[in-house]
Amino acid sequence: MASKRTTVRDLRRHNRSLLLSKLYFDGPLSRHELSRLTGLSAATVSNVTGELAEERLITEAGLVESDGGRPRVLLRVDPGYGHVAGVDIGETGVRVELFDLAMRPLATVEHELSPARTEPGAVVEAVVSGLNEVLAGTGAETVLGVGVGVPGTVEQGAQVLVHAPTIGWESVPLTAELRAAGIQLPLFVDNGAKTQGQAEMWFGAGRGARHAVIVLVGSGVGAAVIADGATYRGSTSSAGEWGHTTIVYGGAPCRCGSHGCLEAYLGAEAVLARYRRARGKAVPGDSEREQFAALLAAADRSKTAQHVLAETAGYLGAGIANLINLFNPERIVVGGWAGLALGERSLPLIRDTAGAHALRHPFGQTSIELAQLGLDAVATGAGTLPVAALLDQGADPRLPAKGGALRSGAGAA
Amino acid sequence: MASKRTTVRDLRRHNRSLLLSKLYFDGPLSRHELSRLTGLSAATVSNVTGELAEERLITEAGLVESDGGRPRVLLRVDPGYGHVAGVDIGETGVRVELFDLAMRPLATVEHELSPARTEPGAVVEAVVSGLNEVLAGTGAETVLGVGVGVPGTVEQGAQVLVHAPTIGWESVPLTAELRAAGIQLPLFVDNGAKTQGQAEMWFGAGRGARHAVIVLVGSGVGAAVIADGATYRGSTSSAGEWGHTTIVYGGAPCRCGSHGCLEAYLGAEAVLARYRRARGKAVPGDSEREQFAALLAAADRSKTAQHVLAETAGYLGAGIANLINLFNPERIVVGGWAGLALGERSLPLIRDTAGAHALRHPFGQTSIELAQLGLDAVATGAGTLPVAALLDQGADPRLPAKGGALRSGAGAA
DNA sequence: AGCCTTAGTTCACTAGTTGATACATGGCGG
DNA sequence: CCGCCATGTATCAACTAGTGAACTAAGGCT
Repeated sequence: MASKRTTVRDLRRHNRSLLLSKLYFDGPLSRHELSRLTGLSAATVSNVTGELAEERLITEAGLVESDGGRPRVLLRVDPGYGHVAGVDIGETGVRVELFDLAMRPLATVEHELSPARTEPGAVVEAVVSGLNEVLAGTGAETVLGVGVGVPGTVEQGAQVLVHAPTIGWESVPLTAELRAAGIQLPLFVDNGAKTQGQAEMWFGAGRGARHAVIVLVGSGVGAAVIADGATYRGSTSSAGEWGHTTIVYGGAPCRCGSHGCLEAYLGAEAVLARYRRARGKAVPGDSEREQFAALLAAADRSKTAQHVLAETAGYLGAGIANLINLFNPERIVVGGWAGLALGERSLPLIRDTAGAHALRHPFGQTSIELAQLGLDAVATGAGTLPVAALLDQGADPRLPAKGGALRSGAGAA
Repeated sequence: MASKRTTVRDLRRHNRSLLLSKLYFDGPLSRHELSRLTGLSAATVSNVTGELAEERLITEAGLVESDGGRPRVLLRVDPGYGHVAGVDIGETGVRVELFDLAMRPLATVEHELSPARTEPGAVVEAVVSGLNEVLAGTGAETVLGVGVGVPGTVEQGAQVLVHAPTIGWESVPLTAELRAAGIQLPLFVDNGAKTQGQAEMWFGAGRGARHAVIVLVGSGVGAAVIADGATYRGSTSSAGEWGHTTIVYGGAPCRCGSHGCLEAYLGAEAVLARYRRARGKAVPGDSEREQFAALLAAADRSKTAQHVLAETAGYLGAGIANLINLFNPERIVVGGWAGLALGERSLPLIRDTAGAHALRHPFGQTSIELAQLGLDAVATGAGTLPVAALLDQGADPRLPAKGGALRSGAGAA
């Protein structure tokens, strides 16, 4: 079932996108190498790269001598072509970062949100002032777009609607509200787990994989599924809600209202509750993270802590096995603050449990790795959204996409 | 991350495919309507349909008067252009069917396999003789290709390898063996659940959906995931192994070697075992299917049977909820002989349990329906594989695919 | 200096889509 | 019954884009 007509123009766009993406991820490369890697003729490569260079999207990046012949001119995407902003709307604060095209961070601002102040108005205000602060040095003209990661599901449609129960949002038209607050840059809104997943795919443990699942364990439990190189979204962009799949039928109640969800066993809160019960007294530490750290520290000597962690690794392994059986990925990346902490300690155990629960064949095709990026990756991933639009279109997302837009991923609005 | 270079030829192929698919699924249509529906210009539609008509792929199918103007000429794919064969390799027998292009069955042959005779050699022999019988009337020249559905996972690569533990197959190079046995037609091998799912998508309860999951409950439990109109395969085509996802951590042992798999609760065998235990005595009936029918019949009067069925609907609902949370489909189709029987009786209950376990938002976007095709749909679905190749390429799969093949789905070999 | 090797560019050619225009076909009013 | 009009389909020149082959560029080697 083919989907859309194609014209000669789409052809050019596709090949521009192809060359630009190759240069972005594998650059710098010479025209000759580009020709070999993409299968395009040398003539076309010359032609298209010429066009891209004229638009200042790519620049020359030195020469490499070739054995005895004319040296190759290396080309690369110009990191200074423009900037992108990434916004991480979290449960406790808003983080705004400015990056160059190569996703090197240039400026960062964080705004705390008091627990009572997570309503859309307050958040939008925090985002806008954060953006203004971050852009103070450079000015908005150079910015290709703003990516926003939110802690909930995002319905991409004519209106971008955000549903985020943890901060009390229900069908919030975030793009519209940001526009109303004066943001005129192209906006890309996506789920935070998905943006973090994309960051890990581009720059972290997911590099090079076409099929992967990035698993995020923190207070909540989520996942980002990458299918054939692109974030899997399903029909209304709420795919990948791994945390609320049932792993113990008829089991423990979950904050989502159901029972036996993976999150009710694997989320930091649930793990600490089990530890508390097993221990018979409170766990030291004020915040969830401190308590979790205490649990990990205790594991060196306490059988109880060891048992709780092993149990948790078991649930994680079984949950991962489900992902392997259903999605048949090449790679599973374990991240999130609790997931990383757990993984650093018990990755072999997690691998074993996953192997015990998954089918032999798909399990054999999958490697299970730890995430490589820090916990700020949500903002980085959000920043990649405008870059992805640039690479997909093969052109600046600020320009009107001439011809039938073939955009995939989070749509600009 | 774009994937492949594009040339003008690809363009033509894509548009041919687009028009051919539209005509196949929504035809008969006039050129004018085609132009409107696909966005292609009238000129191109004329040009391409002319080419297709010359190749006898499409024919005229009557006129429709238009209010006051020249009547439209309706076009459609010619069902008589050629035939396709579908092969269902099951655990107990091999079924071979011949279809015309519109997938109307023309001939059917079944070969029983005695339980001891499921080794590749015997099966290949049964397939070859079945094909010969089915083709006796028409001859092989008209056949575009043979689709084969197998009860296991299919690794699509340079070699097509089949892993099917239930019939004792381990890395069987089925395509190569069929070739060695003298089959020279294009071959398409895929997992039986996936072919059945494709049949349901094309002609059954899945029609019109772009994101759906076809759930199959019989002795085993499987699923076919359709993402954006195409069967989701993952990195090595073994995605969708829903039956062996864990639904009760640490639960009942499963024949796959793991514990707590959905199949160990929802498979016919498991359901009957629960019924037997609850009842305290053997269930009447020789075969699994007869016993299952007895269970359903008993449910009108027996509390025990009712309870067992309700429990089963609960597991099914929770399993479906997991699919909804992970894949966010528009539609779930419940099929398989046990699934259909169960669904006919308890669909509302299944819907309710799914709703209780799934997140509200994705659940609200999903409808849960019963499969519409009979149990022979595996062969029908297998037969759609060559047709899909025809539609995807926009040309006869027997012809060498000129230019870089852009084939998706099960590759021909 | 001349030749070889490798990189990149130019150009004529081909494929393909499009808008404009021409042609075809039937209904309908006079 | 004839011409007009509306609608559907075909044709054609214009334009875009990718390709192979010939050509130019740039360096090393003898």
